[in-house]
Amino acid sequence: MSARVTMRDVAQAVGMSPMTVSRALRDDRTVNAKTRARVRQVADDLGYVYDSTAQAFRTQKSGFVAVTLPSVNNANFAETFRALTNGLGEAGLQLLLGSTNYRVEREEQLVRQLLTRNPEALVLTGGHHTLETRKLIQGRGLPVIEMWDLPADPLGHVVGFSNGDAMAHIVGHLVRTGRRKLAFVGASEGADMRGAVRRAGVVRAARMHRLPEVAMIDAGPAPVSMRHGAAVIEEMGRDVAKYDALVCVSDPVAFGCLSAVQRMGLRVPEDLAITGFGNFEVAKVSNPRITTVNVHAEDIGRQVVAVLKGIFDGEINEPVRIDVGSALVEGETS
Amino acid sequence: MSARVTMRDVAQAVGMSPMTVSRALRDDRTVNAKTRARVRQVADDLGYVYDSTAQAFRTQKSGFVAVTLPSVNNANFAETFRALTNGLGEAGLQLLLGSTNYRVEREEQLVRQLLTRNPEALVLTGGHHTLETRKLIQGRGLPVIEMWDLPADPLGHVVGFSNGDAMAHIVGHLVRTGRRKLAFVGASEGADMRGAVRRAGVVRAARMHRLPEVAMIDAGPAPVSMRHGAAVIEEMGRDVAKYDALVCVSDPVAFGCLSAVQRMGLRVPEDLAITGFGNFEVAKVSNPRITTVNVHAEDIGRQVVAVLKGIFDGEINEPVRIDVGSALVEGETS
DNA sequence: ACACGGATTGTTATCGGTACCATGTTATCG
DNA sequence: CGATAACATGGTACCGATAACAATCCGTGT
Repeated sequence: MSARVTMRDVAQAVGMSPMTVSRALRDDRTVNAKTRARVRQVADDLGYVYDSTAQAFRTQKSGFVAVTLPSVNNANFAETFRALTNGLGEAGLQLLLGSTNYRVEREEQLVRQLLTRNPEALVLTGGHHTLETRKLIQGRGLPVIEMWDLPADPLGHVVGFSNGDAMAHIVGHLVRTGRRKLAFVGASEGADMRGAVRRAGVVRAARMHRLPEVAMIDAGPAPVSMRHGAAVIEEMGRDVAKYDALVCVSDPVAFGCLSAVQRMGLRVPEDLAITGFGNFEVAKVSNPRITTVNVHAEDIGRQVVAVLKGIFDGEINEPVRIDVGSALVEGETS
Repeated sequence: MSARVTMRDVAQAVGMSPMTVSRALRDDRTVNAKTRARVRQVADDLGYVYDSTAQAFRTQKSGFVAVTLPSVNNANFAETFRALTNGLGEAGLQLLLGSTNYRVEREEQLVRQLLTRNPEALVLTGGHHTLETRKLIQGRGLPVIEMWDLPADPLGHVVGFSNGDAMAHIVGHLVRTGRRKLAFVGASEGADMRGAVRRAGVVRAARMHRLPEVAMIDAGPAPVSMRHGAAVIEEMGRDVAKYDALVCVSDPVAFGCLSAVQRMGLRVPEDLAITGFGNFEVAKVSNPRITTVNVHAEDIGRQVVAVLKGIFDGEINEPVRIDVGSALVEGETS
């Protein structure tokens, strides 16, 4: 019934022009203090709600930063996302989130959709994209940050770490503790590049240390989690004992493997070492604690915020490449 | 440098009016098939990107559904969120996500911000809000859904379950298996109402069964997770054995407790039962499996989508109240 | 050849803020 | 006291897409 209250209505109510109302509701300089107070009071009384859409349209600044994540249901990405939300919230920016379900085609579709909202920056997780995605992004003046990876051919700015290096930490550690027969537990080869890169990192590191060929244990299509790790090990049965160590693509998978291994009466780390990835909470709380790699998820978020602020303030003009590194976290499973 | 490409530019390039271009890019009826094909081709060639902001402004339909969650870093909420994203994505709607960090004041601020984006519906997690939040929402024609709860005085539609009932399932089960001395492990009393409601549910159920007073074990300010559960039990030491059962506010907390209890050499469930809440993945994979309550997180998301579709299609006019229920999941910790 | 109706395409005004420029009003100073 | 600056407010146009209505084209039947 009652049409929406606009600035025009507020202006009429206080007997001033919409322009003054507009200024009173944000600009703090030119408007007289008493006027501003009165305007705000009246706006409140009328139940006026500011229209960000109109503002975004007129100023051509949406106030959005678009972010793609492989999955929200992942404590690590959630941590990064939280840091982004908090940091950008302070700057008056709002996050537009899309999740790719670990598929680059889905990412492309998502980027297409997000771009129509005219975001002020685009933050992508990972460094692998379809050609079409790259085309969509390039040429536009839009600031782009790829995070959680260190791509060889970046689209713009980069804040991440090397999955290969991180896996090398793990393998090095296993070698030092006398393990030689490794098996990698991860998702099937397919759309998810993240897992593939980690797998490749393990293989490369194993070769460097002159270990026998790394076995591959397929836990099913991405995303894989606790239950997939547990299921694939249960299926294998005690055969799993022929390996020295299970190198898992993530901590949840490692925990699943750990649980299954323990259930069948094998001891960790005596009979078998298990390592994870990501320093999830479960790694520190499980029993025994899982050896893993900390990839500084929250720090990535904070650094991305810093880069974005630098871009918006005009302090950053050249593409930035920040390696937040990764650090071995020795647990009790290796 | 090169200004943004608009429909006008595309129109000029194909030698037609912007109106035709507009129609060609969506409406499939009135535009000639060949014209449409040509328009789309040219739009593509020019790198035209549709401007949803302008559309939202002109049509007064933002294409957004605003959602608040206590935390993204929670597998349960993430599950609901995923279901919402998928379901609403099909309907061409995009989610605008905000997280409240378990605080109603933060929720108020968030709602205020989200409303300026003119969302087509508002989905809130939980049934407790500040008075100001209620005022902000009411009077506007905006469809509102509260989920994950069954509030006594709802703002609009409701899709949820009773935390009290769910806890009663747990307590009933513990009583049946012979436990009497219960302790509740959860966050400190404070801003988070969710935890408080669960605690109250345990207390009420215990009274009904004429059990001794339920002890309260404070795991610190919300949100509490694995490490808080583990820490508080470690701190207590073997004193914890004076209870029959630890009733935890969530599965992650229960897993933390379980791990700490096992570390100090106590056996679960022989010496002590432990129960969780939410049917998280960890409950099914841990060793022993944790007894918990399934609250159908994904189903909640799907039902919310169904309600929203019903509202948008004009099929739902009265406030809806859907109880998705909750179900005991017997594990091995009780 | 002409009227008629469906199929296509065009014209105009508009959504709600705000950039830009203009105007009026009150202090300040030589 | 008049000129000038600093302050405060108003007028107008516009961001890009589209609803509503208008106009044109074309094939068909008589």
